Amino acid sequence: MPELPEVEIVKEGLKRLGSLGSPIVRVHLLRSSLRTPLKKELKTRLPGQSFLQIRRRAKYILFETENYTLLSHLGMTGSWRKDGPTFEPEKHDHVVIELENKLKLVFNDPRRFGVLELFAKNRLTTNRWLSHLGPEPLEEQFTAEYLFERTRRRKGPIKNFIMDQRQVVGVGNIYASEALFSAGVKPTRQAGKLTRVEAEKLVASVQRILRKAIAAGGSTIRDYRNSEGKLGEFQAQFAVYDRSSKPCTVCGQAIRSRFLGGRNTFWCGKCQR
DNA sequence: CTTATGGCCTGTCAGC
DNA sequence: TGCTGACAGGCCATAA
Repeated sequence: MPELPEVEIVKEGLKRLGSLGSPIVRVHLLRSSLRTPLKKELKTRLPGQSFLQIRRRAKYILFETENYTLLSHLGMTGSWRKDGPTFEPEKHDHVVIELENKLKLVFNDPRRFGVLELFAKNRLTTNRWLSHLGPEPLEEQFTAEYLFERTRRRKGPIKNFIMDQRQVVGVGNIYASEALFSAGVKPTRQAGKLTRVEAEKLVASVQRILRKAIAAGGSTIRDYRNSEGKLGEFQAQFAVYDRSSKPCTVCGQAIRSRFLGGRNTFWCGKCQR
């Protein structure tokens, strides 16, 4: 589910809910593991700390306290919501963080592909989740020059390349198809055969699509909600994703689809070369 | 080095 | 109605 726009929205929502500055009173672990074990240190080390800042890196949410960083990944179906004093666990609630201001932050994740791990601050960037990540697509390091150079001699499809978090972070299956359509580049094209002009278009398209998706509150295909329970609205603007056989919004030709990198991929055979 | 595949899980939906 | 199989937005480890 959540790609960069959705994670960005969730992160901003968590801040608005009033998660910052109030001491953590208690942490409840309602099961022993998600994608990785939910370690007891979450219960023992977090109480007494406060969330000083909540940041996003790639598709990870980083809750920063005085001494630790709590790393959260939503996997495919993870969500954070706010609950209050009358909290009763719902199905697939796995972790509850109680704050002194009575706010309860609840992590729910039906498929349990999510991650919740605690790191000492000075050890944050050396862990297996963050150490190999490429640049943020909406920051200055992600340039046409960067994309052009990194793709040279790459034989795999460009779609797989832009979804590879070591090359650039935050782009998942939906936004890869949408950005490639916007750039006029076929997802199957060999990454190494991208021209400089196409690299420029693709960088601009990735950025434009991600910004528009953030502005629309993200995309909801099935599960995604922001931390206030609201659905995203960018799915109404999809040009190709999940529109197999439907007319291209630009030329009218039927949108095509096939599996690439193990995932369904959508494009227009006429608008994309 | 790059590229492809398997596995983690539950829920939903189409087809019978 | 109930069953079965396919599929769902991610990411790591491992194999080729």
